[in-house]
Amino acid sequence: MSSASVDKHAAILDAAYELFGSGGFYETKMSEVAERAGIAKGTVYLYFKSKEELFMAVTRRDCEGFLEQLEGKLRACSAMTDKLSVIAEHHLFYYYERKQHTKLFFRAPNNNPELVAYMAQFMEAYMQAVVKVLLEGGATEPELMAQSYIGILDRLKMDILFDPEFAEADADKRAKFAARLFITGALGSLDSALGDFPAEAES
Amino acid sequence: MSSASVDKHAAILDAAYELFGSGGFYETKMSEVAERAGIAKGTVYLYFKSKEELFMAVTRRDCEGFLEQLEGKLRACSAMTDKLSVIAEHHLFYYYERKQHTKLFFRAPNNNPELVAYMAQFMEAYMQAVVKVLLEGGATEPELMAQSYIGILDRLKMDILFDPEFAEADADKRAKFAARLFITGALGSLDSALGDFPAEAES
Amino acid sequence: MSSASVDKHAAILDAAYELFGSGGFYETKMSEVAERAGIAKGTVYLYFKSKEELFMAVTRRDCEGFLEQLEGKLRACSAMTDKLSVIAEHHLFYYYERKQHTKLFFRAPNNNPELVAYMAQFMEAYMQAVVKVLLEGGATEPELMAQSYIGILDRLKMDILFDPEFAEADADKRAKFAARLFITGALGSLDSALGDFPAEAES
Amino acid sequence: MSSASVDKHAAILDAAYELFGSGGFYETKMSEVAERAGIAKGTVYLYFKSKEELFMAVTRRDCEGFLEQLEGKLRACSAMTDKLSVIAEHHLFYYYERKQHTKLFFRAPNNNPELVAYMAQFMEAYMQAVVKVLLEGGATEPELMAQSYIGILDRLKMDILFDPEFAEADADKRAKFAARLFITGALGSLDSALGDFPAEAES
DNA sequence: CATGAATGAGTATTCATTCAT
DNA sequence: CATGAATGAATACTCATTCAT
Repeated sequence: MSSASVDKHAAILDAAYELFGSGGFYETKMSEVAERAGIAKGTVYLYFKSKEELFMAVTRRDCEGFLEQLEGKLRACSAMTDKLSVIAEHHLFYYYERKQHTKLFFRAPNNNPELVAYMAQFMEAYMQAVVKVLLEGGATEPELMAQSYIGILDRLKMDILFDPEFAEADADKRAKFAARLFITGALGSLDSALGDFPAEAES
Repeated sequence: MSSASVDKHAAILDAAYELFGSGGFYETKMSEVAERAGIAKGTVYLYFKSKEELFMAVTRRDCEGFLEQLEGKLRACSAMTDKLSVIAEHHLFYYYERKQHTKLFFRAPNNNPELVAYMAQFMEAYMQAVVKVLLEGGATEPELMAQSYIGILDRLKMDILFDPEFAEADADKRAKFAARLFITGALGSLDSALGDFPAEAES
Repeated sequence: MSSASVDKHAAILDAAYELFGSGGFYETKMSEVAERAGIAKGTVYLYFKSKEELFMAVTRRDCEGFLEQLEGKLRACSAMTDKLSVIAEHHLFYYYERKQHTKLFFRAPNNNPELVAYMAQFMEAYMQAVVKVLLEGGATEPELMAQSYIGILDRLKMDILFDPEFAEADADKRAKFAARLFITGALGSLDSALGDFPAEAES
Repeated sequence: MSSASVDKHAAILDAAYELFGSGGFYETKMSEVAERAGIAKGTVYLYFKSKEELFMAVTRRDCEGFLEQLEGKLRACSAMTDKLSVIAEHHLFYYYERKQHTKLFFRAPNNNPELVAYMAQFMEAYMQAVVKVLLEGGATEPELMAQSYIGILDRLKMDILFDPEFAEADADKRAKFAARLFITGALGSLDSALGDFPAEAES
């Protein structure tokens, strides 16, 4: 692939990321992607076979970037609590930086098995990264624990995406909150009424 | 509204719920909705101004049902721990019963401010319902706590939606897991390495 | 099918006949067909599933008309020689009246198995009509004879299609010529040099 | 034109003959022609100005070959009856050998006046070749006679093109049949009912 | 001469919505 | 109220042709 080709390939991905991200799959036109990338309509098809394939490529690049950055940050610290904090910060800041592009995940093409499969694989990889951290602490049910942690982070990110007032400091605060809640549970913040929580089962 | 009208109104909503739920917004045709509802295409427009409005109505009915049922179940118990369990069970079983209709939430129409606003309002109402429970326990940061709990439940429901093997017993197990994790935190399941977690780190 | 529907169905076929006939399949646009039929583009698709299906319908209507008219004319006479003349006149005049629409046969869509099959069936039916006439005269090899006769007529029609000067009288003359040549052979018009033609085989 | 150029020119014509012949004009892509000729897409345009011109060149080469071979074979015999047999055999075997390439004639580009003119000129030349033979026998109406003969041959070749079972022996049989029918007419194979055919009816 | 990356005109088809009956 | 025939805007994708290298 020549240097010019790389440039164009990347330019198309960038343009598509912007448009798919802010408008969703169905409301983004290939002609707009071409225009924003500064090339002709037909040229897009030299690099991506179809609109769906382009969407897949955009999604894949974004997800891979998410995981790669996460792995890098995790390697930089050793204590499990630090790692959990790193995960929270990464999750929230990643979306904080992309708050304009929420549609990439919410407005995907329907009924595309390849995309569904890829997203499932991405979620699995993300979960396993968290599982790996939890196993260092000898967690039981690490997969459910990992999913729960990701769930907390994913919900706490929502205001980031939709609240225009949201600031970086808020993201940071939420990251810390998430990590602490996950570790210590709500017990710490709740009064003694909880003291009698049946630890084994709520039957 | 006459009784026949009520019937038709409901028939359309039922048909649309099935189709939007299993095919998503963009891949569902108004003509299909009419056909499944057993009426003529034009008649749909006597009851709903547009496809988007119909989607809104379907979503609203579903969300309202979710909240109403939840309120009912919460009124039936008094201890906060019971209520948290009830929330978890409700969340997971509600989706368990609707596992065929995942597209209703994942494949919504793009760029519809009204829908976005409604979903935000629904989330707020759901969150407040949880907040109300948490406040009985005197929680600090009850909103973030509520969101986190919902986040856990929402993530744990994912496998329910996408794993065809998922059984009712699994849903039950996950509900119990979620409630306990939320209350006691991961600490209980992790070894002493966590003992030195800086509980006040976010200060 | 309501009367209005019949009208529209026929109007589309008429418009398509004109355009496919003069421009061929590939160079005729569905929007042109709609415009000439005085309806909206989408309406064409209420009556014909696709451009290819419309082309098929036009072709079928034309071929069926050809055969039906021929059968009618053949029933009106009894002597075999009369029938052969009738065939010749029908073939040449049919194309004479349609000289503006040659493309219907020459510019058909490529690789459409259904169309190929239909044309083969039409040719078979036409041939059998001629065979039936020839069998009254006790012909041997009636199928090859019929094909040959049709071949003569088809070639003699070519100038009709392409020579703008061609007049009705010329068509009539050619019809008579064809019938006589077919019956008596070239021998009558050629001098004695042919006398020694080896009637059984040219080996 | 250098030797390499000649090679390439011929390679393109060969490739185009294969593809136009089996797929027709509209469904053959210039990129496929280039690929099959083993050269780059742009190079085709160094030798042929456009797709239509290439199609013309392919057609012309094929038609010229047809006529040249025919002239050669005709020079090799002297009796008129022999020559008529030679024409029949040539026509049928020429297509027999090219049965894979039927689309070259049936799927020509629409509305190309140059091609229409060339085909008319080819037909004229072919007809004149037959006329020349017939004139040796002192035929009246030699042009109509020639066209008729060609018409018989052209129709009898149809099964050759479309019937996969067709064998060389069948082609030979048809050639003999055509020559004899043309010379002696159907009269020989029909019973006395034809005896009263009004030979001068067209006067 | 040869290349092949880039171009952009061109078109069949769908489907939400309307409105005459 | 109900119908469904008619509408027409909207868009992905192809491929002949060009031209900088």
